[in-house]
Order: sequence, then C-alpha cells, then structure tokens
Amino acid sequence: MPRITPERREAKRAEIVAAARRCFARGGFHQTSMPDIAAAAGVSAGAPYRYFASKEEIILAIAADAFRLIFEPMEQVAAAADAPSLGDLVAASLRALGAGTVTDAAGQVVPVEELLQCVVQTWSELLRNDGLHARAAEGFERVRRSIADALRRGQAAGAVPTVDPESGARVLIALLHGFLLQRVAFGLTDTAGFNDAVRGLLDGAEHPDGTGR
Amino acid sequence: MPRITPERREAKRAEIVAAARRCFARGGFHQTSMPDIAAAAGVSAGAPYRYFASKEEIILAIAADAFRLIFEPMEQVAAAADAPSLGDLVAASLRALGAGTVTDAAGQVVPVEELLQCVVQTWSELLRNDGLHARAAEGFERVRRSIADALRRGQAAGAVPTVDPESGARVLIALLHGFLLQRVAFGLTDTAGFNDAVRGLLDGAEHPDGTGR
DNA sequence: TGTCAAGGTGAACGATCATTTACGTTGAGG
DNA sequence: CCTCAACGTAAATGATCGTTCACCTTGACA
Repeated sequence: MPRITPERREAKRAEIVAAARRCFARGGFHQTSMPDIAAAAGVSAGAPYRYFASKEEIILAIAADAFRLIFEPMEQVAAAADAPSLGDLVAASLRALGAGTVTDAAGQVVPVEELLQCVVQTWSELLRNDGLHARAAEGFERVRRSIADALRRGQAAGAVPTVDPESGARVLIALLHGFLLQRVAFGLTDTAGFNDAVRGLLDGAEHPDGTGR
Repeated sequence: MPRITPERREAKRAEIVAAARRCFARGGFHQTSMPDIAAAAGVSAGAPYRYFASKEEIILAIAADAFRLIFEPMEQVAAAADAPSLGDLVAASLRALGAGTVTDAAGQVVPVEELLQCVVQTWSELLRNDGLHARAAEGFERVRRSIADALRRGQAAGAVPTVDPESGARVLIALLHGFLLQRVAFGLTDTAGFNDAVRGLLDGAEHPDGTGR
C-alpha cells in the first residue's frame, strides 16, 4: 500500500538523480555531500535514502547514464546495416556532443556540459571502484566490438583503410574521449573545426568531397 | 641555520611526493588522507606540513609533474627542427607511455601506470580547482601551439594533409589522452597495435612503408 | 471518509579528515 | 663541543561527512 503512485516515485527519484548530477558536475563526487544533494533536490537530508541505499548507488546510476549517453550516437551509426566511413563514425559522436542538451534514462533533460563533467569524474572513480569498473569495462567492450564490426564492413566496402579493426575501434573511441576531455577542461569550443580536422586526417584521401559530414 | 642540508631537505620532499603519488594513484586525491601519505612516506602525520603548506600543494606538485611527463615526448618531437609526420608525433607519445618507468622532476623513478592514474585523477580535479585549471590550460596551450607549428612545417613539406593546424593539434592530443585513458581504465595493453592502427588511419597513404615508427 | 504503510523531516551519531600544537630530538654552524 | 633553529612526533582540535532514527505527515485504498 504505497503512499504515492509508482509514477510519482519514479519522478521523485529522477529529480534526486538530476539534483545529484548538477552537484557532481560542479563539485565532483566526493566534494559533494549528501546534504548538498538533498538541498539541491529541495528535500531534507534523510529523504534521498528512501530512494537510494547509499551515495555510491547514486553515483552508479549517474555514471551508467553518462557512459551510455556518450556512446549512444557512435554505437547507433556502428550498428546500422551499411558500411560507415571513419568520418561518419566520428561525426555522429561529435554531433551529439555539440547539441545543448540530451535526455537521460528517466527522461530528464540534461545539459551536455553537465553530462561531460560527470563522465570525467567517472573516469577517476573507475580507478578505485571495482564494481563501477567492471560495469564500465563491459559497456566499453560492447561498444568496441560494435565499432570493430562496422570497421570490418567498411573495409569490405573499401571505405576504411586496412588496419586491425579491434585496434582501429580503440583509436576512434580515443578520439571521442579525448575530444570530450578537451571540451570540458581545455577550452575546445569549435566542434565543427575538430570534426573537420579529424575527417581531413582520417579519411580525407578516401572522401575528399566531404560525404557523410 | 637549517637542521638539515638543502640537499637532504629536497630529497625528503621528493620522498613525500613519491609516497603521495603512490597513494593518489591507488586511492584518488580525496580518498587518500594526509595520515595515509605520511605513513606511506614512513613519517608521522605532522611531518608533511614541514614541506607543504597543505594537501592541495602536494596535489599541485604531482599534477604539474604528471602533465609535463605526459606531454614531454610529443613536445620534443614537435620542437625538433624538421617536419615530423603525424605518425612520428603519435609514435613518440606512445613509445614513452609504453616504457615501464619515467623520471619525475625530482629524479624519482615513477612507474608509468602510477603516473597515468594520477593524470586521470587530475582531469577530475581540473573541473573544480581554478588554480590547477589555469596552470594546466596554460601548459596545454603551449603544447598545442608547438604541435600546430610542427604540423605547419609538415604541411609545407607535404608530409601532413592540409587541415587547420590548430584543430589538427587538438586531434593529436585527443588521441594521446584517449589512449592514456584506455590504458589505465579500459584494458588497453597492446600499445604497438594501437600505434599501428593510428598510423594506418592517419598517414598510411603518405607513408605506406612505415617510416618513423 | 478512515486507516496505515510509506514518504518526509531534521536532529543526532560515530567516524574520519586536514591541520595545529606542544614537546622531544637532532645536526650543522660557530 | 655547544647551541639553537628547525625537524619530527603524536595527540588534540574543530569541522564535516554519510548514515540512522524517532517522529510527524500524507495520500492511496478499502
């Protein structure tokens, strides 16, 4: 006999997650206190514990969301049936990060800047949270295999140079991660310029006409 | 009238820095306590404060060292008088990270793994430590300009595709940062394979013989 | 409309942290 | 070899943290 409907409970939980994400983006996971999160969500200090067993559970929820949202665009292009070029894969990733907002698992609208800051915080957390590391590594491998498959298709179609697809996928993800870091921490605002440079360096020889940007 | 000679004082300071770096690499900046650092250095809790005014000062020293060591190899190749290819720039960066150890500003031998973990931790710290961010951004810009100049020379020599050198430099740094992250957090051990893939994707057309690896 | 399980509150708790401090110890200069 | 400023120690301090708990409050269901 719940006091509130499941829908309202889910909405409240999403509010707390959103408040926590705002706090984490600004102050980091460990400089943000639970009272900070509660205050940002407009509730008292004990309220979040009706929805999450611990602070770590909130961190896990946000980290999973952040990683998924970062990889989603590249993975969708990689999962398409045709043979994407390298430029297509990179462009898809960057276009999503160039937008102002994204929508998280609970339907909350999240500023991209906030999401990216949480991703960088999560990287640090990976190094000492084994549970988070295991989940993140699993997700990473799934994306990597998906991209490697796309590269193999691209190579068969002659649109991708003949490199080891497994390592090639890692290179593309490295570009995405590196872009993300510069956008958050090193004043990279010219997404289009970065994208053009990647295309020019990667497959400019194959696609001088700029197809797929 | 110092109780110990300046040389011994510097050596002790370097020991504390090294101990702190070991702790930070394992546990992160904010999960590592000052007593942890002191214990790892083999001194009592108050001793580090004879050498550093605060914990943040230790973090700054380690972060500056870590960033410098990461960028050094790429910057050295970029600063050379001739026109390096893209593959040269990337290969120089990765070769240093493939080695087992590096030597820090105080002459301490540091395992590469430990250094890279500190770099990732530092990225998080950048987002909320303004002083660290300013210093890191300054260093980043210096490296970026150096690489951009090298790209211009490479373009003049016909060894580098005609892309905007400023953005191109960002792409190369993104590759380095992305590689670093995967090595620390996502099980990337095949440095040579990654390097080959980058060369194959970047300037395979220009240097099919593998020159400069 | 009445009931009661669950939501929500805010003070309190025990632990831990960065930093300070009072006091012994040491070694380089005179 | 003596002296004393600086090193090193270890307990203490004050603040803050994640989490709990005793107690209202609320609203969905009967």
